Amino acid sequence: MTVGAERLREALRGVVEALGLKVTDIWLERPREESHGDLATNLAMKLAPQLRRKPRDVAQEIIDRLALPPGVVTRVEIAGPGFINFWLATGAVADALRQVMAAGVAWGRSDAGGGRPVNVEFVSANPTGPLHVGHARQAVLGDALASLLESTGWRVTREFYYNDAGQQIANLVQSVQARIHQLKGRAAEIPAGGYHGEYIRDLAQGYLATHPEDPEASDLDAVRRFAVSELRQEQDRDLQALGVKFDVYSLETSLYTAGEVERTVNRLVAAGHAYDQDGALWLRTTDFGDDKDRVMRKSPDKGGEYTYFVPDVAYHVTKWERGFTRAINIHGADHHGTITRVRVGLQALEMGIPAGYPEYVLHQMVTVVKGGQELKISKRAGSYLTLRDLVDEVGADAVRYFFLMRKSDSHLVFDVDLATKQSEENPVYYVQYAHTRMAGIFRTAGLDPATMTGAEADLTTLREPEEQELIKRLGEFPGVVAKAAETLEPHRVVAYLEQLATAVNRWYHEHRVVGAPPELERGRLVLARGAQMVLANGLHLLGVTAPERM
RNA sequence: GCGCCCGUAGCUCAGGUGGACAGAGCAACGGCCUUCUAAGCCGUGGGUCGGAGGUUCGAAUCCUCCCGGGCGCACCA
Repeated sequence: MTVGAERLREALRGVVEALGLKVTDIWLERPREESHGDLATNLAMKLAPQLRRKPRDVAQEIIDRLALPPGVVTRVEIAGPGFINFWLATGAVADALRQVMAAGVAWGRSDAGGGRPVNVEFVSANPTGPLHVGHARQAVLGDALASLLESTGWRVTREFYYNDAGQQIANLVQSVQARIHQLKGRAAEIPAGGYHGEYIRDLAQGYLATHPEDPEASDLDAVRRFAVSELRQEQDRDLQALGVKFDVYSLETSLYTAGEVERTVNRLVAAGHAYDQDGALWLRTTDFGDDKDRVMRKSPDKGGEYTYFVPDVAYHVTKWERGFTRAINIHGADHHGTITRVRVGLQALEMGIPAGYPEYVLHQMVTVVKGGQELKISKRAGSYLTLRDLVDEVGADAVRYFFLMRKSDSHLVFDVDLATKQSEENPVYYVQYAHTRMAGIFRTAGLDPATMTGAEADLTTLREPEEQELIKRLGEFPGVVAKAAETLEPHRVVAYLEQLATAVNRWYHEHRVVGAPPELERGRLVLARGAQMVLANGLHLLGVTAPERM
């Protein structure tokens, strides 16, 4: 919500109706160029073709018919090819600050979700090793998206899915077993497709220390339970270090033990979309737009197991049956091939799940650069930068901020040297510093900012251009949050915060708060509090701290 | 070969459901600290928006083709 925009939009809508025309959406935004006013609309240019008149003439008629509430707009002009530009009254701006203060920490919240449930699944790493920087991007992205959805009225469940069954786990177990044998002085090889990281050795030692009854590691199931449990705990600790928490952890193995996989296959067969060929059980996914049919159960000579596609579908059935009418999955872009398969599998069940279920947010890969050199990420080779390394080195705030700066479908170069610098080159500090400065004002004034309500001053005293600009920025915040949540693009909030911080720093630099004439000082204290609050609200949405001092 | 994503300033990236002269940060250069933290502020230079067509009053944005980079196309997960 931009300052004054709603009332103006209503007035414009009234004109359109009076003209007997239809426009679904009235574009009314803040122009990039300051000399184009506070708000501008292209409405006349949109209507001109329908009316078969020149855009500027239409603009004039709109202005003539416009019934504006008093005290909102001080000036209107027709510009360029037919834009209508509006300038807002100081009083309207002061009103906006009052609204910000009245809402407090709730400023930015809205209710598009209406309390409906949404499941946000992210990270979902296999428990075969520590989390790496790609997981870090996903963890931060998913957590921020979840927060954005919460802020816009959705009831969010953060969920982590473990692929703790299948070949990769078998490889893990054999790798650990091989290391145990080596520790015992016997020749053993890490199997093909196995894991070579140092952590495998740690797991081997850990197993021997806790399982004296099995010094030969012959109980593969015990090795599996131990290794998976240890790795899950480590992943959990690392995520906590990043400030990411989950509400629900789902295990692939439990889909099997609970019979969900079997049940899903039976349903697919019953729905009539399955067939046998070459000894395998296939799903005719081409009925639903897939480019080829998919195997659900391998032929006996290939092992006779279910392919990974079946538990994936079964898992999403459980999401649906748990009441999640909306589900969002965050995955690396290398998973985009699974999107069609999962959706098509759900369609083939014919149980009323919408075609676009679940939604996907894909993110591109992360390249880590340190000392001008790219660090290769290879879990199997064992040489890679973990999420934990990154957090230990640059701090959770910088990690989160860096990963949220860019839209998810852009490749991201994480410059460790830059993020490590505790200096002005590091952008996260810019926003945090603006917050710190606001906190500093209240320290100097000897006031508790939390007690400010907005009622303690005449806010029309805030007439300086930097003040008007800052208040307008504060007013934009809810609209930015709503848009970021709607488009599932947290980087919009980062961009907004940098603009807000710029407005804050400019104002702070130009005008003193403490020591200004009493009436003005009171007004400026309110503005300082408003700015501090919105900065904090925004940073918290991203999971970044808003420090009082730096 | 087919599909998806990306190609915007020296670097990293915004802007992309069409709109007013293309933006930010960093890097470069020049100013500003007896005052609420200079982790800041102000200013200067810097771009054929990968290329070519097309649609439009108007294209970085939409369509087609091409070039370049990434990823995916298994009875692997």
